[in-house]
Amino acid sequence: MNTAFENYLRQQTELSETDINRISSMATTSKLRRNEFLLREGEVCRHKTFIVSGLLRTFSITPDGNEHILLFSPENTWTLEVESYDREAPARSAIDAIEPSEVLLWNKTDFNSLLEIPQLRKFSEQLISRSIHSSRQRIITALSATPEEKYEDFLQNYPELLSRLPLRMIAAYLGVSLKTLTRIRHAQLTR
Amino acid sequence: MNTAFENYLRQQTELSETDINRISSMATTSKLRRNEFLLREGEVCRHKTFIVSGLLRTFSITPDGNEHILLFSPENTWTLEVESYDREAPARSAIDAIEPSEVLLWNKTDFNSLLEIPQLRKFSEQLISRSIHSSRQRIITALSATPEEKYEDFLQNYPELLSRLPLRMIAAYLGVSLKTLTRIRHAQLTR
DNA sequence: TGCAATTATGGTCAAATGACCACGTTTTAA
DNA sequence: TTAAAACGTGGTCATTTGACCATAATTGCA
Repeated sequence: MNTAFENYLRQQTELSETDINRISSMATTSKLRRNEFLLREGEVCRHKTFIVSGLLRTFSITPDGNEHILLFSPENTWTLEVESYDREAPARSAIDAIEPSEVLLWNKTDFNSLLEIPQLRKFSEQLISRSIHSSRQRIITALSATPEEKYEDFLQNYPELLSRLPLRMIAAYLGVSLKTLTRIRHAQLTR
Repeated sequence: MNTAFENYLRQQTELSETDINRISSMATTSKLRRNEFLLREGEVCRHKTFIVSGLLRTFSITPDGNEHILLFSPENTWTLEVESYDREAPARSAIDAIEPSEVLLWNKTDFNSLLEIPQLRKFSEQLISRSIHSSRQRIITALSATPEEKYEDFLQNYPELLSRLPLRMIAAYLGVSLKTLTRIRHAQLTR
C-alpha cells in the first residue's frame, strides 16, 4: 500500500516486515493541495505525520504580522506540533503545504500502541534526539552567524530545497529580510 | 539522602515513594566549583544530570572565538548534551558551572533501566516535549525579535537569573553585543 | 493559453548595531 | 587583605540592515 513509507522504514529501522505492515496499515492517507493547511494555529494537533511526497512548512506569525518559518518538511520526514500534540493544547504554530503533498497520519492512541514495538520506540527516540540537536544547531546559527553565513548554512543543509522554495520563505526561515538575501546572492554572482 | 531531589519528584510526578527512593539511590552526587566543567567539548556525555543547587550553562564557541550560550540550568532542572549522550559521539558544546553547584548523575545503563518505571517514562517524555517546545520558541525569538524584545523576553522567562549572571552572559545567550544590552538598559532607566 | 498574482531584484535613505577603546567599579582568589 | 582580573558603562565611527518603493520576470491557475 504505502510502499514509499514502507521502504523508508526498511532502510531506516530494523523493524520486521510484520511490524512494518502493522505500522503502515494503521495510517490514514491524506492529500493536501498547495497552500492547504494540515494544522491551523489554535487547533489541537492530533496526529503524527509522515510526508510521503511534497513539502510542508511549520510557521508562526508574530503580532507585527511577520511570518517565521520553524521547519520545512520534505518527503520522507516527519512533522508534529509537539507541545500541542502532547498536552492537547492549542497549537502556537501552523502547518501548511508549499507543494501538493501526500501525507500519512496516525492518531495518538494508535501511535502510542505502536510505540510498544521496541524497534519503533528506539527509532522514534532517535528522531527526537536528532530534532533537539538540530534545533540547538539552529539556535547557535541564529545567534552567531551573519546573514551570509546563515544562507550558506542553509545551502549546505538543504541544497535540494533552494529550487523548491520562493526566496522570501528562505528569508523567513533564516530570519533575514528578503532584501538582504538578494544582496547576498548578488554579491556571490560577481565574486 | 537527596532530599531536595526527592521533593522535586514528589511535586512533579506521580511516582511512588519506593520508586522515588530507587531513582534517587542510583544517582551519584558531584560538586562543581565555579568555572569547573561538567562536560568539555569533544568529550562524550555519559550522564543525565539533575542540578540540585547552583547554576550551569551549556555553551559553544564558534570558530571566530565567540561564546554562545544554549542553556542556563539552575537548581531543579536537568541538563544533557542529547546528541552526544544518545550516539556516544563527541559533544559539540560544553557544560560548566557558573556558580558552585551540586549535581546528581545517572549513567545511561542505569537511567535506561529506571525508564521502565512508567511514571518516570511519562515524566521524561514531558520534559523532552517541553524542551523541544522551548527551543522552538527560542528560535522564533532569535529570528524575529529586536534586541530589546529579546531582553524583555529573558526577563519574563528567567527573572531570577538576572542577578545571578554577568551581563555579558545574557548577551551571549541572546545573541546580542554587550554594547547593545547596556544601551537598552540605559534607555529603560530614563524611560 | 492567457491573465492575475506572486516573486526577485535594485535604488535610496535612515536607523540600529557591533567593533574598538578607555575608565572606574566590583568581584575574586591567593 | 590586597592585587589582579573581570565587569558595566559610555564615546565614536563605519557598516550592515531593514523599510519603502518601483519594476520586470516568473508562476500558477482558470
